Amino acid sequence: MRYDFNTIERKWQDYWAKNQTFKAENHSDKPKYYVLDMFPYPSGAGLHVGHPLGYIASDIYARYKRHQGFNVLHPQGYDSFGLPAEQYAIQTGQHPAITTEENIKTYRRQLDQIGFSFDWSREVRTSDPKYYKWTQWIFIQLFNSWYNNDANKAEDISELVKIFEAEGNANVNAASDDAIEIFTAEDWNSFSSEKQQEILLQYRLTYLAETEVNWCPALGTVLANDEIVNGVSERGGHPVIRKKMTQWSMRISAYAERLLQGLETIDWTDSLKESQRNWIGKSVGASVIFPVIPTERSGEESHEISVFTTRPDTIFGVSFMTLAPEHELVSLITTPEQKAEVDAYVEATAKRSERDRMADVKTITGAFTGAYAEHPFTKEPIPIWIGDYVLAGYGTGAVMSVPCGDQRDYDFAKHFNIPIPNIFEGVDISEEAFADKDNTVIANSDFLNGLNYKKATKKIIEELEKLGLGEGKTNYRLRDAVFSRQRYWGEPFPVYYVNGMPQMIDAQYLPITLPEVEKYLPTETGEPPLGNATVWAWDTKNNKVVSNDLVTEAPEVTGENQVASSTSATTDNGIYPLELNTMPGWAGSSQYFNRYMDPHNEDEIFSQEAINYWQQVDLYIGGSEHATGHLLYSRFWQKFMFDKGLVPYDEFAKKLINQGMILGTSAFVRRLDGVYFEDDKGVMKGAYNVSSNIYLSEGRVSNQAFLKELLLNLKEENPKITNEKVFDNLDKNYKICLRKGIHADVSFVNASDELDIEAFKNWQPEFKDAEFICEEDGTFKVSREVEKMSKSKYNVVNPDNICEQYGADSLRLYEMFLGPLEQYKPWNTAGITGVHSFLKKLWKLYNDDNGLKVNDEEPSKDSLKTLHKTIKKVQEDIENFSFNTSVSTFMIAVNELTAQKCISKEILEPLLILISPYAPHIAEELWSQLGHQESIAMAPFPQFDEKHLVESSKNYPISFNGKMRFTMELPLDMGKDDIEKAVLANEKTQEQLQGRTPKKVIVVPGKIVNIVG
RNA sequence: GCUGAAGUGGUGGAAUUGGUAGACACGUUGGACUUAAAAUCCAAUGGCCAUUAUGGCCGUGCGGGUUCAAGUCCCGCCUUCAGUACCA
Repeated sequence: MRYDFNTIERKWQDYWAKNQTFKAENHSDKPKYYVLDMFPYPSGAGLHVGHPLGYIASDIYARYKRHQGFNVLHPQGYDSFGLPAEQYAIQTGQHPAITTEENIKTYRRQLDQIGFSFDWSREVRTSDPKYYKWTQWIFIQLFNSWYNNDANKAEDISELVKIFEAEGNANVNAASDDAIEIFTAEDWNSFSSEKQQEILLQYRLTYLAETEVNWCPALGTVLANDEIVNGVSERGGHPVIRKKMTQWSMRISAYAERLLQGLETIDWTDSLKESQRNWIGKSVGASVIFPVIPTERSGEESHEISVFTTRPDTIFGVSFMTLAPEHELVSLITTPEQKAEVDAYVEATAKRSERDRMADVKTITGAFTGAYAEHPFTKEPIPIWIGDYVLAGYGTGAVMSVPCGDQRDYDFAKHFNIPIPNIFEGVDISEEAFADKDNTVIANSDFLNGLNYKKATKKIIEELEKLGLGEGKTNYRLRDAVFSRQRYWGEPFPVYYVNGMPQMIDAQYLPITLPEVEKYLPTETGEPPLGNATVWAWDTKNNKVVSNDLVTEAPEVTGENQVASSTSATTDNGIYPLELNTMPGWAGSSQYFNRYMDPHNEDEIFSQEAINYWQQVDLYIGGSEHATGHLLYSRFWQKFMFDKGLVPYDEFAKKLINQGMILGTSAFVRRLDGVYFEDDKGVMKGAYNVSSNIYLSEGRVSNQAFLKELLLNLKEENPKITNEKVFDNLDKNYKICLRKGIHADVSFVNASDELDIEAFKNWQPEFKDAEFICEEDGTFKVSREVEKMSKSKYNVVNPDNICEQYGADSLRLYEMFLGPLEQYKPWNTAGITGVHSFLKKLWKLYNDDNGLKVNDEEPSKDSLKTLHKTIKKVQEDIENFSFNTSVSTFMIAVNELTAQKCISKEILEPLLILISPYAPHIAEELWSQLGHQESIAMAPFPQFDEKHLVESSKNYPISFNGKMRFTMELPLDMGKDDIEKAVLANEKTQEQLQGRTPKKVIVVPGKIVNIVG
């Protein structure tokens, strides 16, 4: 009987689907275990072999846990809102929902053919209204909450209103906007409803505020900090500028400390935790207030500059202040004499994109405002400068500049000839600043003299507090996250506006589904795509979405005085415009892991019963690229839900593993369209275009004599083929080099790097008339390079082809065999024959030409030993997520059992359970051949028994001065002295010693003997 | 610059607390079977030297150190990858 993997795999995939083998129940006597993958965005390109890596690993773990007797939850779904479907819609007019549906079908087919043990009955899709109803619901919960810093948790906004009504806001310690006016209870009660709403908005966990955002003009939307890489958009690489806009934000900053502390309680990789720590960016120091000295012109209006510093101990070293050019005080304090210069500078910096600013951090620029601040202690006037090395977005956007202690301040001071007073004892600051706080002794600093960093910091904070000009403060880099996007294909906000103030739609009327639009582009007036919708207003009387035409024009709110417009007399009919923005990509992925626990619940986000049963994710596997996005936002929402009493744990994933990327092996065809020269030191000597359509096989490229001759021949045929200088260089005997080459589709290339020339010629018109210079054996070879797998590099390997040619079990085994899960490693299809022939050998262990050959024969001692060492190793490997080594272990086991001619069921039956998590199809098939009616999926994992591994003797390595020379078989129960005697008596030992007496003999029983001579 | 991870044959990688470096595969070479190919099987395969088998020397990025013994531990470098970056 042949190993017909295609038939077998289809058969068992159908069986699992039909019998719902992997459906998880929310009630069980078994202990629970939750294994989760990061759900995919269903892109149009489908899966390549790199995508399933993490899914295979988690599937092995899930299957293993089932064998261990756990009730396993292993769901899968789709993160199906997103940009590509929308951009496709803009180009073709096709509704993103249709594209998404098609892509999901492809994904599902591809996932199914790999044989994952997902419980598909729990599938979620973020773009499904039944799902995003709950995303909208959480948004409303966030809106209705504020963060109480005293209680250190989120509380209902009604609690805050109660406090305001009773005592105003003077004693409220909340995470909120910095600049909220202080009011009394009487004030509050006398405020208009609008005013009250405006104030509350500044406390809510999601709030509408004018903030400086990252605006990407090319994408027509704002982006979050984590969506920008190197100053350009993560998607598409478009420039990003800073712009003030009114946007929804999430007050994640309220959770900064808890997000930091929580990292200590979870088993995530160190690098990932470190990324999150950096992103949160905690720094401890002090805030200090520097009063601005009034000038004649500014009159009595007083200003103060608040700064944050981690080195308050250096305050006597301050010789100037620097404000970010965008700082609001700049225009208020600049003197008339300096106005022109300052304005010019502010304008110049505003024009520079984030990227330009990052590209040239070396150039020092700035301007003097003409104003001075007063030093809190010396009362000396300190000049106030502006400079773009101070960032508006960090701290207060202003710094106290201590040039002797900070290199940037130092450079700025040097550049503008500002004094650099030294406040450190015994330190030379003539060349650079002294920033080593651990070796600091403060000098020239009044009451701080002689103190070290720690003592001086403590002392200065006390003094600042006495003066009321500062206090100890902890600052976080973490900014509130912008939550609105000017896009179509995302969750609509459950929000409408009355007099410009946002109102939540009552949760019972959710979901608010995406409206139909004609065009997916922004409107002509620059509104988001939802501005094109004609049925997009909220009828508060009938609680439904109605046509925009019905909206009564509301009076404009302008500042403090409401100026009634001419049409404002119209009676309010209770129909208001809905929010035009949609939610960002991370909205839907920030709570999906909990929804899987109870995915079809229409009354609640999940039942308390379900969440209390599954609790949290036990194992989460996914890519490290989500370190500061999804994985931070999800932790934030989970902590919020924990505060609201909705979830039992404030961390959603106990353990997290990042799988590495599988890289592609690109194939390059060398075209003689340009040459460059290198001298013998590898220095480039000149590069020139060559107008030829000649393609060179890789072996030819390295043949210098051949290349030279080829170029000379070309010259003869057509002197104008290239620059004359090429031939000058040829005479100088420089090394002739060709460009890297052009990507050829890897499907045209076989395992020996030979190109299918015909296929390549027919691929693109430009290759039609190409001339190929092959190797001497007539083949044409490509050069290879490892790169990220991508369509544009033509190095994508499709798992469909692999499954068809070798089977899903081979694919699964090979992906694991490639190397450690977390590591980046190149894909090489040729290597799959190794695991494929292993599966064939495995099959042959059970079957010969006449069918099943397994019987009830007593197993040999050797076979029992093979089995039990395999059980031990595989179990350890799975628990350590070392899947690559267990594939080797299987190979060794099958090789040994084949050599032992083992046909004993007592061995071969448990072996199948060991292999089943890795290669479930073949395991099921052989399991059923052995007579089982039930799936192997729940068969108990074999018990390891030490007794089969007990040895009576050990093949001791005998080394001389640490070098192993020969081995000696000795009984394991032999004592140290006897071993020494036996070894010394051996003639080979005498041979090695050549008559010398050993100085020392080290005997480690059971391990090694080392003779020092 | 800072933070994190890594560097082992031609290639992917293995080596659990320091104890036989290169498991298991790929590739390559030779052989068997075959008209031939595929498939399968057998043998060899870190480098160098020697050879009649037995052998010898060198080898885990580089330079030191600890130890009877170092891929593994310590010190100092180099390189690569990833993240982050004027964070006050």
